[in-house]
Amino acid sequence: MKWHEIPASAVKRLSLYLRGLHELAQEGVKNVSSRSLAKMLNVTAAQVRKDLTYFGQFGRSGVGYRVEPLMDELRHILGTDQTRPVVVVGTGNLGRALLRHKEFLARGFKIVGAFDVAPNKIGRKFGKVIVQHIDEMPKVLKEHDVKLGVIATPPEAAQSVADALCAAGVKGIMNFAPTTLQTPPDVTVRPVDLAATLEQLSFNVHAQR
Amino acid sequence: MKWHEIPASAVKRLSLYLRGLHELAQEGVKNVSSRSLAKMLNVTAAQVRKDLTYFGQFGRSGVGYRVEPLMDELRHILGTDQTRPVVVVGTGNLGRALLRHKEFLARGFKIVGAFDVAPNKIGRKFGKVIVQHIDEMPKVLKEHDVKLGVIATPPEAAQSVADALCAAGVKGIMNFAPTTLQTPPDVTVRPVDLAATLEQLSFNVHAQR
DNA sequence: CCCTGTGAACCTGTTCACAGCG
DNA sequence: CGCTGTGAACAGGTTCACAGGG
Repeated sequence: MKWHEIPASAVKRLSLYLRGLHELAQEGVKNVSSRSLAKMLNVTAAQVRKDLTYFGQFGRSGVGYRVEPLMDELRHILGTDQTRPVVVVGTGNLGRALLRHKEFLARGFKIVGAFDVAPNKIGRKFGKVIVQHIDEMPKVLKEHDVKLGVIATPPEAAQSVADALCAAGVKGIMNFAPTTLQTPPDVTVRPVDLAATLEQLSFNVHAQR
Repeated sequence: MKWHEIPASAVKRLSLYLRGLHELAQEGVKNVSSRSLAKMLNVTAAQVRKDLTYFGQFGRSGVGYRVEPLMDELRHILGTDQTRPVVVVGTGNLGRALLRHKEFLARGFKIVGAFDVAPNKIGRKFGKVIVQHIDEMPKVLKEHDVKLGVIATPPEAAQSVADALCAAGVKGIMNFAPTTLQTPPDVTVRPVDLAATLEQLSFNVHAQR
């Protein structure tokens, strides 16, 4: 099966499974059935099995899945079996929080650059990186062969930052700015609109009838 | 049509439309067709029309939609036509960034409480709220009739915080902790797993074949 | 004409149920 | 037997295409 015809929702759940497996591994669990993995993650057992078989046959009849090997497989599929370099553009509240966010490293991502335009930000160190002027970005991206970027700028700046990232070879963008970005077709954008997420909840809570 | 049988994906796009309309309003645009709104948001025109008609008939044949009135409608549907109180639990990097995040207020949400257990956090002020001990939570939630909560704690604490929120009457939870929460059926949880989002991008960029 | 609203066709993801293997 | 892998049935969301209104 060609990977581009696998449902995006299935790939999304791969991350979920990996997280669940990680938890099991910490508890020393060696094997897990689709049923019990499904239960802890609030999905169905059939879904777990179907999703996994899009990528291969990892289970054992009568036993289930071996936790550690499956984690390795999933990390390989997601491309996080090797540490991936990431840059963050914008060092406002959110950008700084991301720079200090420890979980990225644990999950296979290393922030190798932080950029801004404000003079009072440049040269300061947040987490483990020193903020540089955005003009330095192409150099840094090339140097580390960065393919992933995070936009945490005000919305007005987001599109031009996206353009700059794309021009410098980035192929995946996580966008915290509340704007829809226009990018070339070979670049994937994942919008993360925090206020919109609250709006969804508000709909469920306040508007449901 | 009963609102609970409207596709969640349609509701999700309502937020998107509202954002697009907001942008148009700022530019002074008075009317917009489904086609042009769709174009700026990278969706299809039919989708815009179908989504909107789940909730009513807001358009005018031959003209399109009036920007301001439609914004009001969408805010009403989403329940953000009045400011909704929200609490944030956990004041690590992410929690503090959320407390200072200005867009929430602009989009109809006001953070009325921040909670933690660490003594060195309690009493400190981030954004406009002072951090209180988590034991104070039930009182604050009742006082402001809070229905929405944000969890930005370490994963180990997330479930017990969720339990406490639910017990105090919260009906919607935005969960930044990388754990699957178990909650009563009348409580909606929206997971926001930042590392998982990067994993999705990594899959597209590094694993695609 | 241009644009909305909408039933119907289409299509894609999810669930089911069971064959097959250890 | 228990549990995976999987074709087939099902469900639901999206797209189409056109009727209808200004």
